[in-house]
Amino acid sequence: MDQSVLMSEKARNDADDTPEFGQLDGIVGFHIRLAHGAVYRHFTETFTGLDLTQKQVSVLWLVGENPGVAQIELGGRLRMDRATTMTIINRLQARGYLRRERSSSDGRKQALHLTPEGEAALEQAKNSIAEHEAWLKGRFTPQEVEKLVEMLERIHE
Amino acid sequence: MDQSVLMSEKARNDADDTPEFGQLDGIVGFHIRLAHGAVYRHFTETFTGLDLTQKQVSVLWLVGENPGVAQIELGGRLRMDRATTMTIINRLQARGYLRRERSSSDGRKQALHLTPEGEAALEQAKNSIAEHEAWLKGRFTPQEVEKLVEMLERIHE
DNA sequence: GCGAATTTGTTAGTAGAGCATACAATTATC
DNA sequence: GATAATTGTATGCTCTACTAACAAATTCGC
Repeated sequence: MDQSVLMSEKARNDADDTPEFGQLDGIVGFHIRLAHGAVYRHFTETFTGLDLTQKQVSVLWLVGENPGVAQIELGGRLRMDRATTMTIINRLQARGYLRRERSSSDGRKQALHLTPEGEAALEQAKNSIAEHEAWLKGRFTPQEVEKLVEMLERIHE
Repeated sequence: MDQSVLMSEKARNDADDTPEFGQLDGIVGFHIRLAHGAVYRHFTETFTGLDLTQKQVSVLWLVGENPGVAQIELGGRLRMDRATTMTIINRLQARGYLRRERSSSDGRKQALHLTPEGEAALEQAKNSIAEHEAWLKGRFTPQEVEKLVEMLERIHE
């Protein structure tokens, strides 16, 4: 049924078949977006049981490693503005994974802490992350992973 | 009970200073997400005049290089499902940048074409993209750019 | 050839993430 | 002490992505 063997590549590409990237293929930002999409997709597939997004896990992770951290500091690290940080914190608090405390040293700040449930969820999340990272790192040698991370850091400062 | 007696330097670092990435720093997916965010942010800043998103520009670009392409094929290339592709196409069509035509070879498909306005917008977008890419590539040597793109392609296949 | 399955487009609804704006409370600055 | 800046909060909007269901066209199985 597939008569493509009888047609030249050019003819197939011209009209009705799958499009080529063409010049778009040389755009670095384009590849970053596609790679991010692929990672995001695999992440959500890996996290079917635990219902957490990348952002939520990052927040739990950072709160776990920095108990008492303020929202503004979290947002600064994860490059989120205050409003975005709020919605994520609200969601995690509503699910009982973390709690707010007024900072004793600065009354404007909220000190964030994990609840026991939050710690358990983070622990479980780290296992899924390990699996997810293995999938991702499997394409590269250790040297390449190091180089990739270093270059990505140059982008996000 | 924790009292102020225990408020040592370490305690102060835990509570009041900027958080560290800690173990999160070794997660490749985390850096991809941050890099993507940085690129996305600079993109929107570069595109203040022309009101187009990355996705919309990618679609215009691919339609421009593949006139008559179907929505399903576009979505396949950009890793979008049919519903997501629809909303983007709808938006671009509403702004008069592209038009739908029934495919003659397959009545189920819509053949997509740029309007003259769409071609003009794409031309303008490519100029902004060039500026945006210069900002991005400025951090790397040509060899590094090549390696980065090659590694990102390994992620998104 | 004909009925059934598949593909493509469409619509509607849901959700996460991001951004802008405005406001209140607290702290810092002059 | 008055004013400015910081932090959290609330509201509303946009874009992207996903699911589910449906219709029309095509392809497949018999």
